[in-house]
Amino acid sequence: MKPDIPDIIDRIIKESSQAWPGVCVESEEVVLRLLRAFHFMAQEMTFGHSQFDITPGEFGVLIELRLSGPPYKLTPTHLYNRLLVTSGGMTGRIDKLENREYVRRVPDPNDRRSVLIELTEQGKEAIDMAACAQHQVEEHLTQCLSPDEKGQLARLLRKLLVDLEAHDGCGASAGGR
Amino acid sequence: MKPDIPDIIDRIIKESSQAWPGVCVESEEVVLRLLRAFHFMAQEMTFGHSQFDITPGEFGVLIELRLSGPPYKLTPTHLYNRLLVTSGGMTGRIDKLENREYVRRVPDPNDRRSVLIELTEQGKEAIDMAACAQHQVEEHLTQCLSPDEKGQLARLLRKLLVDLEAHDGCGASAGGR
DNA sequence: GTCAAGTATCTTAGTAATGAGATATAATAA
DNA sequence: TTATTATATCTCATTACTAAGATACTTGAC
Repeated sequence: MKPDIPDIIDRIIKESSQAWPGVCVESEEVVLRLLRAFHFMAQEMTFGHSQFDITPGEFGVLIELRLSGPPYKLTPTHLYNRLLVTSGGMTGRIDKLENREYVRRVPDPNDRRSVLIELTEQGKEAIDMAACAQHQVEEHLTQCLSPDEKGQLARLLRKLLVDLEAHDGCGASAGGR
Repeated sequence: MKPDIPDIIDRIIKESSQAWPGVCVESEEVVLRLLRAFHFMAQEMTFGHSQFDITPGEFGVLIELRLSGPPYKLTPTHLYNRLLVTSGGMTGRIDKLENREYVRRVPDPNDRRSVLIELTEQGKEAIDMAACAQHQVEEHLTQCLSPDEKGQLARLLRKLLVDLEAHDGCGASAGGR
């Protein structure tokens, strides 16, 4: 555990604790590092997805459908709740995917207000390839951590996330997926 | 360490490892949890900032100026490099802050291509209040972790981030700050 | 059966970013 | 000096989102 040269966040934390003594530096460091790490990860993942000509948002829709298993049908409501976007945002994503025939809208036999989004054969092929690339990106992004460190990090993030989701009440936003 | 009921990510990881056996579940879990945690954090922080009628992006500009210390002047280039947005994005942020007289553009005496963004007295008052609220949000967001866990998490995120930044080459994007 | 309240999706206007390119200035080399 | 290349900022078209609201259907109380 070398002292290591300070990085950008180290410097911000130091300046911040000088400007406002008494601030909880551990909390601040966790939050700032997480926000910053997000952006580099999102960038890498966007790049990975763009190789298959889909956006991270579209990837999210397709992977959710794919993981739901046969018959690969979900409602828009289910999708936007899972993927943390608004209904309007989901309408836009589905429109684009439908134009490319990766999904199709079919009527819900049990509820005439509703629609089922169905993964097409073409969509399934696309997401199967993109998911494979995605897994490589995930490993690449975390390659600097040992298996043990990944486990620790996942455990801590899980604890944090369970608390964040509990306090949230409902869900709306995104996450690259 | 109870077995605990599975959360959304647990379920996704499980489905994913069934659909694609052999995928590194630890890597996937780290990435997915980090992306998802980002959104709940960003939401809370947006809420915190909106109390002072500024966006997270505007907060980033003001806090960067504030932490730079007197004379509270930085170039747009410095700001967009630090805050991981494009020059066009930074122009927009500065425009809005200038309209509200939180910052002003002054010519750079040493380089006539350049401009210095200067924090006004009014801007300094605004960011000092908003930063205080921000620190409370940071503590609130991480309240479920013990000091020791925060330290561990910060250490692991730092390791990850140093690697991500090194592989990036340059910088462009955001991060709530 | 009727009405009120709730739900599912889509529409629209507005927002904040990106990416490409324009303009002006600076630095470097011949 | 003059040309070339690099830098600093801004402009513009496009994109993807949110929030609010419209429309159509369902549910449940009476």
